[in-house]
Amino acid sequence: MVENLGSFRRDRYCGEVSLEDVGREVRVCGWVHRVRNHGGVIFIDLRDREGVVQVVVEEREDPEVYEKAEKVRPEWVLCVRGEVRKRPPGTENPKIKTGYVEIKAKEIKVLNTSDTPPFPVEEEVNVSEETRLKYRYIDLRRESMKENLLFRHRFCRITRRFFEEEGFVEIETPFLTRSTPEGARDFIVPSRLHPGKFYALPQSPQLFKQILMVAGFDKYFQIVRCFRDEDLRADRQPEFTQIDFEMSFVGEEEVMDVAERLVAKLFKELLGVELQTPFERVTYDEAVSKYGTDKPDRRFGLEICELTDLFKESEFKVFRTAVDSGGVVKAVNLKGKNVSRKEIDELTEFVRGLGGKGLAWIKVEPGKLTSPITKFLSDSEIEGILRRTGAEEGDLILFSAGPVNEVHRILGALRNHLGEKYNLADRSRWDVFWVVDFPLMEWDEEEGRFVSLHHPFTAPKEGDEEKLKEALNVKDLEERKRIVHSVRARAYDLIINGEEVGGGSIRIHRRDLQEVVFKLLSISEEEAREKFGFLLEALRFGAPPHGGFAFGLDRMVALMRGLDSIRDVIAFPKTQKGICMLTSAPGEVTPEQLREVHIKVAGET
RNA sequence: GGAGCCGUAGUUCAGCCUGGUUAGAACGCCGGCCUGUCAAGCCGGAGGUCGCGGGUUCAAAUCCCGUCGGCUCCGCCA
Repeated sequence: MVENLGSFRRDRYCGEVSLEDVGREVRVCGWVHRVRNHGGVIFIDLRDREGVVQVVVEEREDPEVYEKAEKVRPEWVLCVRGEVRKRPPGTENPKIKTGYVEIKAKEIKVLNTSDTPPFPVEEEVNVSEETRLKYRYIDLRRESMKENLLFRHRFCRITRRFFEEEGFVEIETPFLTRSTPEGARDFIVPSRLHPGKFYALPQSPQLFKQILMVAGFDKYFQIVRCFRDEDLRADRQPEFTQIDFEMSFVGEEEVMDVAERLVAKLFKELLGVELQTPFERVTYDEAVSKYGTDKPDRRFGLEICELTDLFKESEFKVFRTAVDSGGVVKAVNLKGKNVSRKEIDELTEFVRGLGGKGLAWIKVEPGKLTSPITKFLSDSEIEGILRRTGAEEGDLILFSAGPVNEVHRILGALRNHLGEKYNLADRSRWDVFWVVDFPLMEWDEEEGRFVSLHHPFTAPKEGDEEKLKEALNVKDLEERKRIVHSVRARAYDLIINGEEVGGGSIRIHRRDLQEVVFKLLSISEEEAREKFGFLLEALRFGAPPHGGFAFGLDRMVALMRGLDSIRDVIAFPKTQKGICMLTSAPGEVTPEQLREVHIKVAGET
């Protein structure tokens, strides 16, 4: 039954057959999408990468072909030779590109049969992601998945062309490199030739691209895989792709300009959307104080209100304690939703889930306030709250009190939750903007040291360099924190619709400054030499001023395709536990393989 | 490390709360009929480790405990 391809060669894609081909003989190859057997006439929808075309076989005209067509089942692989003809009037299908024509088959070859697929190759059926990932090759035959990957391909093509035209050089960097402290957990690879030593897969090509700048390549870019061994999310995979670039002899403006023009070009060419450049800029402080996060979704309001000063003398213990211990009281006003008590309880649960103790609230009802807390508040406090939050009938004011970072985290998350729950965002709008003026470092309570907000190679603002050196000489920790926290970074993040799609910075190119930063981050001289020695060394040999940027390609593509999960724009993604459902990776290796790389697996502990 | 939702036919789900006939439906699949459909239609049929393990019970898809897997989120992710 199955035949060889032989000398048969297709001359076009199924999806390309058009009215222009009417009267011509064509040869196509593809998968059986659907069969409609009417007894005497059989319609086979044949599908390939470019689309679907209807093949017709009539029993009384081509009995031998008909006999073959009768046996055909979905997902069989066929090649078909036949004449293109216009469909009879009234039988056109305007829903598909090839709906005005059909191929009258003169020859059909079955190139391969197929088991019944575990799920049909169509859009409407919702199949569990588990099954889709196990049979990814079938899932990828579906129109939307196919389009996702083709879109991604066009995205990459435009990007490469853009950088080419801008004079950037594409240079590959190693995947087998060394583990560095700071940042995410590394994936490590044992070395056979060096017992007990390990390579690490790069979290990003950061250091290599800086070294390329020292080497004088001036403008570098790469579409490159990065690896981070952290827990997965809808927008996080252990291996993901960045559009990475770096430039010499530039400041923030030039780097941001390149990034903006690339984004604008991608939106224009792929979506037909004209983004206004330059993109708006929001400072880190403004983003965090208004929205509770450094990647706000500004497509809806629901801004955070500062109320701390109202409760300096308050009788209400929860707020007063927060203020007295240096914390803040803030609120959001969910306007006009007449939220029910049940929904408020749900919101309280949501906040508890974030680690909040509870949720104080005031509901503004006709002529009265309903609230579990108003009885503890003075009239002037209540009046202050209502005025600050602009409260009106139907509104619900939701409070958070405590350490400033906690309050922002909770209200920021609550704000996004409400935005989604009440569908507040204007979905027709692309909100593209920069967040700038990040602090260079912040104090990490758990680790008891300063950590970089961006990464340790980010340069401080030009006027702030002296402050860092000064901070090193200050013994008093609180004073040191005050100084260090006042230092701004030459870093910038690009946010689209509340998602961080990229970030970058101007780097430190002087060894003395880099050493100061390492010191402040409590990276010992020894460790710095061992882990980053090659970079410090490179900075001694004529490192030019430089800076760059990296886009999260998967996130960008998902965002532009309107998808919630980056798994849908990755051909072979991993599950939340980091498993590849297709290959069952990670898998076991033989004792021999382990011996070769000098690894002994520890027993259960 | 933690929280929530989910797991029953090839697929999507109902049944579970309130234990008790032979575990149902739709789609798909198989067979038959049918000459213009396009999610073809009509008739008939097959198809189940109720994720896995243990417990309670005369009796477990159903109740309890554990475990595995998928998804979402917190922590984590320079």
